[in-house]
This record gives sequence, structure tokens and C-alpha cells, in this order.
Amino acid sequence: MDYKIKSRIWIETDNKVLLGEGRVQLLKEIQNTGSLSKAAKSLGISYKKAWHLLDAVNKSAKKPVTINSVGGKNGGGTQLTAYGKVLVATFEDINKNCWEFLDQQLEKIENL
Amino acid sequence: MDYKIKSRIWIETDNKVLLGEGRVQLLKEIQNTGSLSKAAKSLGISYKKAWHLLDAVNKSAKKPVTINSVGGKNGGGTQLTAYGKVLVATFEDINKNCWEFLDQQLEKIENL
DNA sequence: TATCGTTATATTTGTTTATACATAACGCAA
DNA sequence: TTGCGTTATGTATAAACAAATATAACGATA
Repeated sequence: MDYKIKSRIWIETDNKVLLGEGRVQLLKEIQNTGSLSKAAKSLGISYKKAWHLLDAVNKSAKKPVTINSVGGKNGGGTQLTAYGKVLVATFEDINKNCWEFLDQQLEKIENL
Repeated sequence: MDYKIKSRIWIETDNKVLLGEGRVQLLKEIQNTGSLSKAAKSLGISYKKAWHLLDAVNKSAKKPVTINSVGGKNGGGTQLTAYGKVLVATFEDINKNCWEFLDQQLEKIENL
């Protein structure tokens, strides 16, 4: 059979979403580019949407996830904090483990 | 810390969604009530939405998941097939296992 | 044949969500 | 001081999605 099992996971704190797959993707692209606007462009989403996502992350998190600077040499930019990097890495680790776990569970469906 | 990890899983076949949490909930309520319209009312969704969900399930599945009859003694009704019942039970089993797995993975976040 | 509760489906309305556009502030550098 | 690319934010438009309404067909039963 050609069944596939898919999942989306996210982490909440105080009934607010802290991290989901979209937010993690955005944070990774910020890490790559050093800029929120470039990250948004690279992901094909509007700057405004990206800004709201990042704003929500930083408002939910107990420690800052990014440092945003405005003005200056290259106009400014956005950098991940050490805490932000660890969060991203841990989320991706959990997500990957979840996929593996589910792929193994999928046998139950295939054997119907 | 008060972190929570949440998830949604679904099963696809041939790039179409076969089963997700909403569809399984609907199927369970059909099983309880014997009727699509009663199931929709009980879940607080419109009959049309429920009908489209069920239609999508039966179109994706390789064997019928429900038997729908129209007219007759009580106007008709909808019953789960044996295959449908097994699908529902297996999905819920996998979902429960997934939650337990993720709760255990959550420690990684709590220990940052 | 008329009634009833259901499945099945189209059309319209409304609500939420995403996009597009526009503008201001910032701070370095030429 | 002017220009530049960025962050930050508001407002208006568009698109996607959900809900409400309406109607037809069906088949046992009275």
C-alpha cells in the first residue's frame, strides 16, 4: 500500500503558540540571511506575516529569541540569540523523531 | 516550566487526505448516532461540511468506510463498515501513542 | 398518495485570513 | 544632509474558508 502518515507539531506555553513548523522555518531562514525581510522573501510570504510570526514568538518566549536592529550600515537586521538557536535545533530534533515514530506506527494501517 | 506539546496527524494515500482528527471524530459520531445529519449537529458543524468530509473519506479509501442509505423507514442513515470501524480504532491508537511519545520528548525543551 | 427524516447538492452570505500597498523611523556612510 | 535598506506598523483589498439557506430525491409507512 502507499499510505503516508503526516504530522504537524507545535509547542505552547501559557495557552499561546510558541513554536510551530512555520515559525521554525522562519527562524532558520533568519539565521541564514541575517534579515527578516530577506527571510520572508525567501519563504515566499509577505514581510508583514513574517513580522507577526516573529513578534508572536518573542512575545511568548521567556527569553529573547532574536535581536532586531534597525538602521545602520546595512539598514539593520535580525539575528538569532543562542537561546533561539537551541530552541530551533531542539524543535527539529523532536519533529524528526516524531516522523520516525509515526512511520513505524504506520505499519498498523498498512496491515489492515 | 509549563510547556505543552501538541500535534495533529493525518493519513494520506495518493496525495489525498484519507483520515485526520476531524474526520475520525465525525466517523465516531456517525457510529454513535447512525446518521450523518445527527453527527453533524452533535459536533456543531454544518451538514454540508460533514457531508463533504465523509465524501472525501469514501473517495480516498480503497474500500467503503460507510454505507449511506436514503429514504425508507427513518428517512435513511449512515453506518460504518467493518473496515471503517477498524480504521477509526487504528487511527486513535496511533494518535494516542503519538501524544505519549511527544510528551516524553518534551523534556528536551523543558531542560533548556 | 401524502408524510417524514434523511442523504445529496447548489447558491448565497458572512467571517476569517492573507496579501498588497503605503508610510514612518532608524542609523551608518558617502 | 541625503540616500539606503532595514524594522515596524496601519489600512485597504482580495482570497480562502465556513455557515446559512434552499431545494430535490429517496423509500418505507400510514
